[in-house]
Amino acid sequence: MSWTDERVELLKKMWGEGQSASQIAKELGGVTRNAVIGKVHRLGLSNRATTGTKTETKAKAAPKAEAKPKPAPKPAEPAAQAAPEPATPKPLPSRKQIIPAGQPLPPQPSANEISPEALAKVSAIEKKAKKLTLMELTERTCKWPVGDPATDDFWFCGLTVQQGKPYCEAHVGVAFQPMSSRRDRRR
DNA sequence: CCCTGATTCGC
DNA sequence: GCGAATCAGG
Repeated sequence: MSWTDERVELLKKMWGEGQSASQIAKELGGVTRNAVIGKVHRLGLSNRATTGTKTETKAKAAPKAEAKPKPAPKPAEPAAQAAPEPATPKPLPSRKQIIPAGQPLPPQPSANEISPEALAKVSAIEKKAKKLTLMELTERTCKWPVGDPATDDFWFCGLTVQQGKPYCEAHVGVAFQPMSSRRDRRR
């Protein structure tokens, strides 16, 4: 695969949207995340936020060759006309603690009309849950919340998810009900 | 362990 | 220009 115009555009778009290199690579197909990152750099759109509070973390990297002439001072950034973009809106998903502390959790299946078996399954696996924190969740970790967010008795399942799903097999079972008894719009 | 981006360097 | 290998960090 080569970097066609379209592919580059998609890359730019996704990168701009804050997608990770691996996600972009998956979307494009035929390339690895390394390829994507490499391209991103070559395109010159590496840093998405120069509001560097921490931009010095990477300053050293030459374990192999040290005889680096490094004749590229590059004092002034000629990025005058190459930046029509006002700025890179970086809306950080700051989720403080906007938790009602009540019990209005999302679809927290109130153990009701869900498949009894599925529930049993959940109870069973919850014992083996990795109990991850919000930040530790990835595309491959079950994002099923357990416990009360208002207390520290709250965690996410964290088991390996089922391909493509946000939850592990057990939780997928109770999360994605076919669509049956879900008509309680009584209020 | 999983993941992230950054950098280097042979091709 | 490309991207695997590697690095550094979460």
